[in-house]
Amino acid sequence: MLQVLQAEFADVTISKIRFLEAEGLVTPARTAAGYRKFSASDVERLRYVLTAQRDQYLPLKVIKEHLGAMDRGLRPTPGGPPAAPQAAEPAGLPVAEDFGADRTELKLTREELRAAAGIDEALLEQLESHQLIVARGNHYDGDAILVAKAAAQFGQYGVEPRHLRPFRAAADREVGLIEQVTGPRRTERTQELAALAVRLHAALVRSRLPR
Amino acid sequence: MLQVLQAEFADVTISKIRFLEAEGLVTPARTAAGYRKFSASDVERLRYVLTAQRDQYLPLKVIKEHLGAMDRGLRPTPGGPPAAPQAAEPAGLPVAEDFGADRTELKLTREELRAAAGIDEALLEQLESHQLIVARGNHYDGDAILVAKAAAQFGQYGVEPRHLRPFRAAADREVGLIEQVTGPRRTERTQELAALAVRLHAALVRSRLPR
DNA sequence: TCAACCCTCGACCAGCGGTTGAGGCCGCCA
DNA sequence: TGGCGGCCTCAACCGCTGGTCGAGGGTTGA
Repeated sequence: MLQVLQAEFADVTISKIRFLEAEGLVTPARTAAGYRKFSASDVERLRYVLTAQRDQYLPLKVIKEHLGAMDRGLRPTPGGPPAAPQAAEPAGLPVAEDFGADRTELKLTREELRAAAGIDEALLEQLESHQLIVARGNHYDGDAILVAKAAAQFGQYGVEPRHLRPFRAAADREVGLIEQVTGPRRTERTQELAALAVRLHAALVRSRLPR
Repeated sequence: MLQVLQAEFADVTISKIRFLEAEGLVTPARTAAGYRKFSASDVERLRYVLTAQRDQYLPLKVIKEHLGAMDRGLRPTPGGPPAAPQAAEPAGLPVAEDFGADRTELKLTREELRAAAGIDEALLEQLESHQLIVARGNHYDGDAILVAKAAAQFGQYGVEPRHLRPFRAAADREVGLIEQVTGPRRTERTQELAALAVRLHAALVRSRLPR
């Protein structure tokens, strides 16, 4: 139960979560026996907390205010307190490895995608030409933002989209494997297997890193 | 002398300034007798420190880095961190799924590994034969546990180690890419890139999952 | 000369963000 | 059916950050 969370973000410990709960930052449901039960949105919330802490050095007190504001229908902003509701600016939202999230259901225009990921047209074109990002109809989903952001960060290290093609190939193979097991429709098992695949991948990469 | 500063920011005390000096955030000149003498730029600096602290909750360590970067000629941003020479990602830069964790430093015997992951000898042998797990000397590290657990879970879906070989190949390719960028030694950047690779991978897998 | 202000240096402190450990319940597997 | 791992709570403890305080002493100016 906790394993899943641990695999997804490695520096979360059980005591940290308990602490965060005690501070009122998450409130997981409980089983009849009193065990914590984390919903997809709890995980989303935790990811928001952890990334805000790490990337923006925000104290928990402030993060808590942000979450509270978000709960009351405001939008999170990349840096600074939550702002009033605005058009579509999903940037800064928790970047979740949460396979049940409804981020998939976002529908972004090309412009919105670029704005959200902070990338320029040239990069987006390259990403599409290598099929790292693919439009559905003429919209993009939330995963496209994540891909674009990651690609942009790779760019800062001099890694270009064409170098990233093996990632696409690997993802395709994994998805193929998953579909062989669970069939061509997206079910809960599909999502479980996807999470599993990502965990395996992460562990393998880490295990092969130079010492 | 200090009065001037006090008038400008209410909550600056003399001891706070002494503390900030001790931390290397300001270095006012001294009079012959050893008294601090604040130049206009010292005051400016202090203003930056105090506002960054108050408005952005930045820890002094980070503020100090920003000041250092500004000293080295980077653009001083009004109410924000100095921008890197070229367009950098706003916030959310490095990530770490804890690629620096000391899990790597575990040394497990074969038995310990099997016990920790809850797998049997046969499975472990298969994993080794496909090089999903590799011993170092005759010990295994903590990542091996994660790999083994994930493989065991795949097993429950009928996915066997040999089906997982593409994962190994993908991980190897990614590590190869990372090493090309950061060299063959493990540094902080290696770990950042590894985390980045895993995130990209996760986003790609998700984006390709059936709807 | 003396009050008012500055200096240094070491001790001390409060709050934050957790970790640890004791003592106990849950659930599964042998 | 009992043993064992994993989760639970609650209280104590911990290390780090960001300072404050006080003793002991020099400087300045009326």
